[in-house]
Amino acid sequence: MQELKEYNPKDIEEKWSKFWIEKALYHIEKPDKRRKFSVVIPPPNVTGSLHMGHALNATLQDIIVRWQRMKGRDCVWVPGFDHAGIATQYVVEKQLAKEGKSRLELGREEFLKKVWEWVPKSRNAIRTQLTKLGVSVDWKRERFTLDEGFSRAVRKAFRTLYEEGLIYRAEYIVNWCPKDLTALSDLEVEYEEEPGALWYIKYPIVDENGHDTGEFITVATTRPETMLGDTAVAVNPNDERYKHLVGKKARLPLVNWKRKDLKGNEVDNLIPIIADERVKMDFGTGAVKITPAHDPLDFEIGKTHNLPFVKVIDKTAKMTENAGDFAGMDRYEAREAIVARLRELELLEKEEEITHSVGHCYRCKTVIEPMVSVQWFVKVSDPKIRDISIKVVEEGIKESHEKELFLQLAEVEELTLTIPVTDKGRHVAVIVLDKNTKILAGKREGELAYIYYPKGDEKSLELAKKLANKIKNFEFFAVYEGSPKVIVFGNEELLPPDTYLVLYDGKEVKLYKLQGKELRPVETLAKGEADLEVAQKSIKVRVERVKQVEEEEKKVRFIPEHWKKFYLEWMYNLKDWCISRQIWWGHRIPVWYCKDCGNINVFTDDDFDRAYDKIIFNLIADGKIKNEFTPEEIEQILKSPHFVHPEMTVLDFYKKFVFHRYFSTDITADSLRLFFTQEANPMAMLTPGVSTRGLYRYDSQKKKWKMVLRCKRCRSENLEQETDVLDTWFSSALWPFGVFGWPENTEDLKNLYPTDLLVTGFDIIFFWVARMIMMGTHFMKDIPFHDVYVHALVRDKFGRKMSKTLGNVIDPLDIIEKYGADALRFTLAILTVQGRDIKLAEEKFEGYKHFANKIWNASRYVLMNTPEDFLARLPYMAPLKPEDKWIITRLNETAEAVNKALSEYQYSQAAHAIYEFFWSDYCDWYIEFTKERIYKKPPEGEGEEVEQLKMQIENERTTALYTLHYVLEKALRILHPFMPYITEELWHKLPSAEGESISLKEFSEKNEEEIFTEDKEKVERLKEIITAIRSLRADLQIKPNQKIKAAYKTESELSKKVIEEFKHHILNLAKLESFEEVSERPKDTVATFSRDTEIYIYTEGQVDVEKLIQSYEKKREKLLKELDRVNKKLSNENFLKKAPVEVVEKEKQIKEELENDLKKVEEILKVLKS
RNA sequence: AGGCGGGUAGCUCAGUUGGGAGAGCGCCGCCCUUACAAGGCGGAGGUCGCGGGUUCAAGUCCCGCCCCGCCUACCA
Repeated sequence: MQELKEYNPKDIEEKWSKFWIEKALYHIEKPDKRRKFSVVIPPPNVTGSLHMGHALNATLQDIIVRWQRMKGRDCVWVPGFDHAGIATQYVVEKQLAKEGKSRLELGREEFLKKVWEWVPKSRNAIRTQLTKLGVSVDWKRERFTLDEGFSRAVRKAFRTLYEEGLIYRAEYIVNWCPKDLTALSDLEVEYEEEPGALWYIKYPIVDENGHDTGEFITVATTRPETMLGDTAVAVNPNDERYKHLVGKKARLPLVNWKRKDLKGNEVDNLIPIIADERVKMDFGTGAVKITPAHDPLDFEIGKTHNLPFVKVIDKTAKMTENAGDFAGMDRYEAREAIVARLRELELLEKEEEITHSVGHCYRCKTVIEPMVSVQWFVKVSDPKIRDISIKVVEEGIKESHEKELFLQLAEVEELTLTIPVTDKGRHVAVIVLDKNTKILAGKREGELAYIYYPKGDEKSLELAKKLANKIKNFEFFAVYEGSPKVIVFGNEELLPPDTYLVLYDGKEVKLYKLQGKELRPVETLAKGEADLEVAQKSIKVRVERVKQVEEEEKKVRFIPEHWKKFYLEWMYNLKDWCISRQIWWGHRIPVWYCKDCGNINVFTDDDFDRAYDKIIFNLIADGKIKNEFTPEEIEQILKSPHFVHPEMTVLDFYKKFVFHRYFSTDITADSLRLFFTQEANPMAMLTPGVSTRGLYRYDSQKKKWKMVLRCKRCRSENLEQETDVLDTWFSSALWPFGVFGWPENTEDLKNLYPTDLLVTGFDIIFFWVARMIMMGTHFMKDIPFHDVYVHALVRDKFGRKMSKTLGNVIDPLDIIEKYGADALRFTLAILTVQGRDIKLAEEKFEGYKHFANKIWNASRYVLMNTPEDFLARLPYMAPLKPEDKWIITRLNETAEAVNKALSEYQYSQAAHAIYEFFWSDYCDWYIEFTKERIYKKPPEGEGEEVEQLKMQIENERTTALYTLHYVLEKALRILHPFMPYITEELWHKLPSAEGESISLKEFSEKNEEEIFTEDKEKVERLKEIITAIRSLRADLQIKPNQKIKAAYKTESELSKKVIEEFKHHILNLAKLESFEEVSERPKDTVATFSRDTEIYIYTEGQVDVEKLIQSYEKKREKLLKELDRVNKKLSNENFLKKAPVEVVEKEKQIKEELENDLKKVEEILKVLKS
């Protein structure tokens, strides 16, 4: 007997999440490539705390990962987070602003220190939150986009792309944020509809001599301030209104000062009128002013027509010197001033109010200024990147490679196998297959290597080959005809004779029955390491060369599928990706410009060959040390705890996560000094074995060492590093292989890439998913993931986005606090339907906390009735009753439903199936059924008969308990991926639970041998009868606890059988005193019916006849309506002719049922009315 | 403007090859029955947005329309 306290999620959740982490339960050091299931977590920003979207994302992944793990996969789920360049910088700048400081005052170095101080706080918060959710990630593999390994990977990627000509630097018009002072990619700009104005400005036409002709050309603009940078007026070549003006010039109003283009050349204020197809005739006046330096379309037109580029707005959105009289003004100030001036000069034809959409910085919401500047781009439009990224999604790439295997074929006369299974060195089982063993096939190094088969029996050989092809994961398998002997924990058992397949997949030994081509799983025999002891008689071995074609499909699948189109549309119109950002927080571009010859040098640690050099270079490139440093500084950094993995030092991190090998035992200030001295020693050339690379130089005044980088072209030391950093998404794009150690060719990379699943929100398909596909296919020559599950957006109950400004956010942590992580997870899962956003209200969590509570209490019932010696009693249990078989059947059906749903990512369906089973089947019905056996009191008295009766009662009780346990344990496993905590807690309390954690047990599968159709039907019928009685009781206002008499009449054998067999249940569950068969309706009874059975309840006292009549009238109407529909159908000749026979038959059956019901209702009504 | 998704019970939503309209919450009635009142039992509630078509048969497929949401593009 075990007492369970009240359900309190807090108590158990903390305990188990700690347990999982401390035991590193979800860490697999060396996953097996053949059965791995790898996932990388979409790294949350370090900026915020987790919101509901993150909780959803993590939950959906964890459900699949836990499920796959239980199905025997080696799951590796890598957590991490990204540095979120602009967002983080923005947050820290805002904090500084509160102290009245700006980053520019602080300087780059000091500012970055501040960021590094701030980041761990946020990152720890995220880590805690994920932990609370119960995610089964492998914390030992945690990564950060700015850790040493990742930074190195980023430089490597940059360099590779640059050398391949896929990264270029160019002058281009970009989206500029004048507040954050950086360029933004197209995706980082948010457009919003805003009221604005369209100003019509008259530009005077001049003749060849520059004199006004008196004619004007009117242009329309929303941004008059940019007119100062105009270098042309454009019209459509087909526009009759302006044809005569093309080729002439206009005088740019206001501008009577000198303007200079980007190269410093003077630009005239007489600007050409040009013709260009891109000008729309029907917009504005059909004539458009061209400001190539401040408008994307004008930029394009300026390029084609070779127009000068005049910048009139600077990076802080102030007017430049080119703006003459308006220089120094803010752009909006200038706008007003210019409009006023034009009005004075009567050059303003009119002003029109319009709404137009204006681009804003996604982060600070400042209006974007399109601006020409020099930026770095990835040429993603190059077919080398784009085409393959389209193809892997559009149709997939099939690759087949042919392999040659040397297969040993051993013809044997007699073959005997013994398969001992050991678990952590301890023998747990032995399977003995005597000389009737037909086939043995086995692998070496993952490839089919040998087959033993009976001499001359080519059929068996063929079967062996066929099976080898069909079964993916096996170390060896054997086919056996006869009765195998199985010894588990010393108990010997002989299985019934038949043909068996014994399969070992490296983890567990499974037994199948072989029926023709079908494999039917029987059971898992044992888990652990299996050996093979082979004894054979007369062996003849030959070697066969087998050519094996392995087909591999590289295809990224979007779920739901329509996101595929979304992705492809974008890829078809791909523009090059601006990757430089003028901020400080991020990966500084690894480019060093030569100030002497202008060469662009890209350095990575590939340029250096020793571990010391590599580390020092990386420290410099990461900004961890300056170009000049002391050995002590380096030692201090290397010996400090690592940021992501504080359990190791930075140096250890370098060894493990950057270089993936142990190159040296230690690096100290002394060893560094020695190294530098040798390197820098001019006498080195006299010392054998010491290089003269001159890579380090000592400054005796500063007492610092310097690493000397030289221009790769002219050897000049006069280098200057690029100040820009890379777009955060550039590093995120490397995530699925970067976390596994790329660019090193690590075991993890070989075993875990491509990953199996990516779960993410649609809003970052372009930002992230697309870029991972581009970079993955480019660097790894393979897709980054097979499935992309795009989850919904979490909205509030009115369907609005959750946002802090609206104040409608639901914080997952609050929910966990109030309802528990299990309830949170289950709620999110059950609300997750493909292709639909989630509208969330707090009440929902409450409902599913009730579900958790229900399971808790059901388990309490089971446990409080379980005697200490339960396991010892099991051998004496009585045979299963039909209701036991019914619940077992339902359990198996549920397992099947959940497996199927999860394999299709139908979270809601999976959750519903287990919910329904637990609550309705197990709690509402099954537990109620068992109460009779559980609570039955043994008879009083003595004597043999009494003893026997006592024993029988005891054994039947054991059966009920056995079934309760058996089903509960398996159901908990099915529920585990959704509610990991409560299932873990309860599972450990079950006496039948063996092992470390429910999360490592196998997931329940449907077992055909546990489907008892007949028992299921009988119990379903029983439920109907009970419900019918309860319903009538309620109609008659009979109190639930009042026992009453009832009777029934039926012609049906089945119903009669069910009622007699389960009369005790009917009496108990419908609270009846008696339920006897009668041949006619007894007096003083009210009738109801269930299908073919009439049920009579004896009434005592008042009956509200009117109410009953109403109720039956309603039923009658409903039946008539239904009957009408069916009759119409059945009287339709076409229906009878064209519909499939089954459908017609079914319809006829329905009709019969309806008519029967109607007849009964009418009879009842007649009696009631009389 | 184009594309996508949605419109089913009071609310939130299921409904997978077209074949008797479902769940949860809410509501109403009865009940503290020894797992659970965070519960049990019973019940009411629906022209499946509108119109047309295909079909023996349409919530489900096709066409048109109306709302709602989102995305993309244009916006001189």
